[in-house]
Amino acid sequence: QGCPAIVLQSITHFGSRKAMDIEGLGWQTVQALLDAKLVTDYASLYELTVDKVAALERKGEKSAKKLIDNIERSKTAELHRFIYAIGIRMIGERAAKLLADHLQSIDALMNATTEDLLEVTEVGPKVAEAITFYFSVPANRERIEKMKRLGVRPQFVAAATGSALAGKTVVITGTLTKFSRDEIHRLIEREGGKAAGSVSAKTSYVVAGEAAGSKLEKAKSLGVKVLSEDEFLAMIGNA
DNA sequence: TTATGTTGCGCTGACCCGAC
DNA sequence: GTCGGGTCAGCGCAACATAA
Repeated sequence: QGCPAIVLQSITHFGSRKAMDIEGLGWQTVQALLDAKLVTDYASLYELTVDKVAALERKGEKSAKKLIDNIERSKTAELHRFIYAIGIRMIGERAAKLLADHLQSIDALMNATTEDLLEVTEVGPKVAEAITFYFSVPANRERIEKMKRLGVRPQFVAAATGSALAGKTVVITGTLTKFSRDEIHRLIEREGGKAAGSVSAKTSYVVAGEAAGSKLEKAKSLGVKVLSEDEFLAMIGNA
């Protein structure tokens, strides 16, 4: 973690939309924070103040406050976002979600054995090894303990089981009018469904927005049910 | 071995907001 | 008000891991 480029990358990833969703924390801002020695890793983001950030070049009081608010808000991010954010090799959004659903706390993940991890759906030996290796590094464990001391409390949110989407795989294509991609993915997960990135014969529904692309064509060729945004919302009772 | 789905990356255009 | 830096959002593709 000593290499500046790796530190920059890890902090940027930590704050990205799919991870802790800290708006305003792009790589340029992270670079400026590193240059000013205001942060040394992603855990130290939680030690920042409005005054410190506002002192940076091209950062006013307003954007500094916004950034600090977003950092504060991330303290109670969903558990799977936190797992994805800490940057374990081979753990992306999907794997993080599966781990969160199975283990339900960061402590359980930190203390899980290879055998425990192999019980998680879709986790094989290589992924299990990557996780146990990550937590075998003292500096990684210390960063997480530091965040806990600074008030970071990732929340485990159980998916719904009685919804029309429970157990279904949904793929989004095109641009939706009422939701961003991220928002619709969260909605699908909250309803107990799975938001996949590509269409296959196992896909339950494809939701097509404006300017739908090749996924719509593939869905048609495979006979997968295609829904408009409104039809989809009506189906889950969110219209 | 094959089917399936995830990850990571590059690309593009739109948008936001502080500085001047 | 305009400019320009920074960020967001979406797509497509190749490589790869896993389950069956």
